Amino acid sequence: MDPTILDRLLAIGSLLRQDERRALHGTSLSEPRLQALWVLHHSGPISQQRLAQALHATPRSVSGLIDALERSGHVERSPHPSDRRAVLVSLTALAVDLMVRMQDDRLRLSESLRDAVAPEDRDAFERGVDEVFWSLNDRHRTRSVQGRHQH
Amino acid sequence: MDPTILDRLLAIGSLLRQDERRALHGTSLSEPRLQALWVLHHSGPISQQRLAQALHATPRSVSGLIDALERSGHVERSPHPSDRRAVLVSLTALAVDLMVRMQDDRLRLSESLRDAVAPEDRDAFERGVDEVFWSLNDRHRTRSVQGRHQH
DNA sequence: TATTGTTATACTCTATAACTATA
DNA sequence: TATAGTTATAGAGTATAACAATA
Repeated sequence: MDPTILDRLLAIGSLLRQDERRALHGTSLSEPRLQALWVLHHSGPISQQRLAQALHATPRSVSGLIDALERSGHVERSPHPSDRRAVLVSLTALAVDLMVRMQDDRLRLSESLRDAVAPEDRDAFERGVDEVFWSLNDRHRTRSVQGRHQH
Repeated sequence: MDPTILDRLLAIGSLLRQDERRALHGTSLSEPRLQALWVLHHSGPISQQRLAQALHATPRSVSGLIDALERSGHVERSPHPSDRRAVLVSLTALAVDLMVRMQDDRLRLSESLRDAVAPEDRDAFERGVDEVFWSLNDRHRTRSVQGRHQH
């Protein structure tokens, strides 16, 4: 049976995740930890609470991730300047270097994906990807709303 | 900053995984367990060894998955007819029903993804998705070969 | 000797609930 | 009262290594 668009998109998603993991070859960081560093790289120092929201994770999970990343020398905890309950998490120089390299790798990967598409198809391809993204986003928004009503 | 093609494709991959999980609303099966059932649905009864290869997992992990799926009534273990070391894993009627529903859901989802793309862009979009898939596949094949050489 | 699947052990991620120290 | 982050506890998935049964 021919693979459907769904099969292809699922396969692409999984290949991309592998690609991202392998790009940072010097590190043995897991995907959740890399994702946490990635968020911090773009947000600047934030509290664990806000990090948990950004990662769609529980505060407990974030505690574990930050514990591990602190031990490996990728993040530092410091007291929040105005709220003594909270903790500010920030990247170390080691992690910043890593994230800069990751950003470069992502840009190169993104360009190579675009190059893989025949020039005459590129615009239609990008529009299609965008439309599929938004249609999926709508599905999930609708579902969340329904879910809330059922409560 | 505008999202790149890479950002979009990664987001789509993650939304699709959520969608697939939620489609089987009657079940509380995790993604690895669903994936194991999905493979068995398409392969027919196979040994744990072959299942491990198909899932790119270790035999130990498969033991755990099959233990859990046996307890929940989704698979059965039976002796292999010609190799007394091996175990044949097969789906129960319950799991077959579930996989048939999953197949229907996937087909519907795939059609709705195609419908989300403007009609004049659909062919170019499908070609683009295919080309991106194969370019990523090539990257990984090349990398595996390099990896083997480095050994 | 090699292979199949197990037990033993350990690490990571996740979640809920109870707790503390602040706000 | 509510919030931030912790400890306590549990479950799922993964991996390596050693082992028994069988090929």
